[in-house]
Amino acid sequence: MRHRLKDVAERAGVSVKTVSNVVNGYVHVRPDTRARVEEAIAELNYRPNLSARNLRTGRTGVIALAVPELDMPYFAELARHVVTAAGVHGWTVLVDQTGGGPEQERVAASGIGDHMIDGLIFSPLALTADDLTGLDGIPMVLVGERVDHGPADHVAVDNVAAAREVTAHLIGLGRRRIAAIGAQRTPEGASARLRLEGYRAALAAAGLPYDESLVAPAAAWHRADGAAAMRRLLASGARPDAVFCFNDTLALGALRALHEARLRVPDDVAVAGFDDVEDGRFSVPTLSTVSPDKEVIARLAVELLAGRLAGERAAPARELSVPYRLELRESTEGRAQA
Amino acid sequence: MRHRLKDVAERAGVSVKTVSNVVNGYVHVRPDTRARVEEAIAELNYRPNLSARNLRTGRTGVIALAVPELDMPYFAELARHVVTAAGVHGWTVLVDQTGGGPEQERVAASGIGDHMIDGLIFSPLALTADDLTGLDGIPMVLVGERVDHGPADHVAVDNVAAAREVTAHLIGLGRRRIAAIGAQRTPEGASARLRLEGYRAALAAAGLPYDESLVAPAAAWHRADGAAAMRRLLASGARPDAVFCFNDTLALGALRALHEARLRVPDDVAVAGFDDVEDGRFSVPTLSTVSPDKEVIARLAVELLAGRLAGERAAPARELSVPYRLELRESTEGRAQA
DNA sequence: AACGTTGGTTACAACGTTGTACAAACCTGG
DNA sequence: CCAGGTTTGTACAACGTTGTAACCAACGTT
Repeated sequence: MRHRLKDVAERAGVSVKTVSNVVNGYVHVRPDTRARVEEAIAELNYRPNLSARNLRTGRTGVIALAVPELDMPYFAELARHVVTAAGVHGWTVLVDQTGGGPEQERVAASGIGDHMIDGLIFSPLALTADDLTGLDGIPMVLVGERVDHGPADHVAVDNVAAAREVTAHLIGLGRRRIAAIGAQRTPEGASARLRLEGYRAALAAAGLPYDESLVAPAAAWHRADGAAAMRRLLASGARPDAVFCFNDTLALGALRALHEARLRVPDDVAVAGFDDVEDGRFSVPTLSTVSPDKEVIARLAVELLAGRLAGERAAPARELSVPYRLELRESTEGRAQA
Repeated sequence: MRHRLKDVAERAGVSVKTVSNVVNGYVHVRPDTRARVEEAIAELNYRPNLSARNLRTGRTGVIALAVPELDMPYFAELARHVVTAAGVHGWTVLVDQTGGGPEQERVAASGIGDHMIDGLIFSPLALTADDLTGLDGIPMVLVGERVDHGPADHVAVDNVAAAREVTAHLIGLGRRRIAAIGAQRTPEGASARLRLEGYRAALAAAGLPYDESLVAPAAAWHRADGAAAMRRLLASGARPDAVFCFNDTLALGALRALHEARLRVPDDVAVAGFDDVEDGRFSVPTLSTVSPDKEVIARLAVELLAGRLAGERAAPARELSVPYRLELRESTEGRAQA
């Protein structure tokens, strides 16, 4: 059976509150009393009932991480880092899978598990700042891209700068017909919009024209979408000599489609991605990509949340930028690999 | 602010318990009363306090899924399916990342979040049946491989049969020097032991010798381990003409190492994996693999847990076998791809 | 007309914890 | 050895919910 404070108290011959004080590390408990209580705790294998504690204190020790899809490598890797970072604060992480739809995301944002959660780290795909404004819910930190300044703390890499840089690198390699895969015309595709902006900026800076026929949309950012977009691009006769994919899974799909079309990477077409997921380090060829520091993203998100929970609920929203670097691998290198 | 039953009750002009009855779908509430209460609930945007409810009922509506690593594709995909399956029962899933170490797994098994969780779906890596016996904790369902009959319900594919089948397929292609990657000598590596057993059985059935020098150990089952093992195998002069990797990530690493060694797949070396993760469908070449029905695994695990929660806590442990099929792709096909 | 039966609602207690208020025991220094 | 404070411990109430028992009203039955 589960034991309660009362059981421990009886065994140790003290009051319930004294046991509670020991459990919570209250200072003014005589050493011998503390020892007796701790012994009783150990003997009974007592564990506090978190629901009762939460009911009393309003804290659960659980935070939620809401991501669109758990099996997209980027989110899986992010989740791992968040779980680790939260562990430092003694928090358990409840991972919620929103599916990326606006309605499900709204549900997630307005409080998963309702009162079971102290705070939320949220990686929205469909929701905009407007959707989030006025949610009286629990403290929230946004992770990933978002266009305008919303009501919550926010951690992300500078998408425009990173996209510009990677595109500029492709241009520096002598490529001139650089395609982009992953564009989204929906008002929600914030990441897509920012990365496209960076792509265009790099083209403009190099004096290259912006060619709509080189920009391929992708509804989702899975491998299959990347492959399909690449095939469409090739079939259209657009003849790109490089492709910037808005994330790595798109790029991995594109690599596959190029392979099927008997085109060599990087000789015929150079490919670059975004996210630096594990897969890209072992693909054939290995994938050049923008590598955001996911560990830092996770740690900052957790720390911002910790700040909110520690006090300043109403402080103005903060925007934190996370470092990234270009990870150059075979898919953009000069010498042949495939 | 958050509202309570009491607030709703005052607004609707009824007692607290009547509101509770409406919320819980109790039958004997007059339609007009129910309407008045529901209106008040909507107006105040009332949501039950789960901690309080749990404290009273002993149920939280949250189950935990404990996996070794969230960013191993197999577990990420499994997690997605478990979240979906649990949603059918109205449960939220708390995903716990154990890291795969024995001590952390013991902690997870003995009750993550202590009282916050109704049940646990556990995919152990290091823990054996003995470790789990005698845990008086919450209801638990094991997912994945395990050798002997333990104290908890268990869902898995028949590892031996699946490994035998995939190895037999390689033999059927005319391969004779078939390597295995992923062996583990630790007492914990249950999956490794079973898959090795199937591999040996297939060799024996075909009258092929079991050659220790063709069996490469791998401490973990990541891409890097697969690549390293493959390199060692090639450097050893063992000259395999096929490789059965004990999971897909190992196989993807092996593909990479073979590519670097300028060996063609499948012409020089055929490669097969296990798990059928998304990556293998887009790799170059695409990966032949054993495809366990992850959706069924997740659904069965959730249903077994539901059974335990619904009543028969003390019923004898059940063992469920999940269907799988061989997914044959380029990495074992006769015609050249790379 | 008195009766049990059922439907609809309510008051109360309890789940296990911790904050508040206070009492008892213990120290210090004059 | 006593006034003053500090340390150590206790009793009680409250967090928001639901199960139990009880009540009143309306009903059909005898």
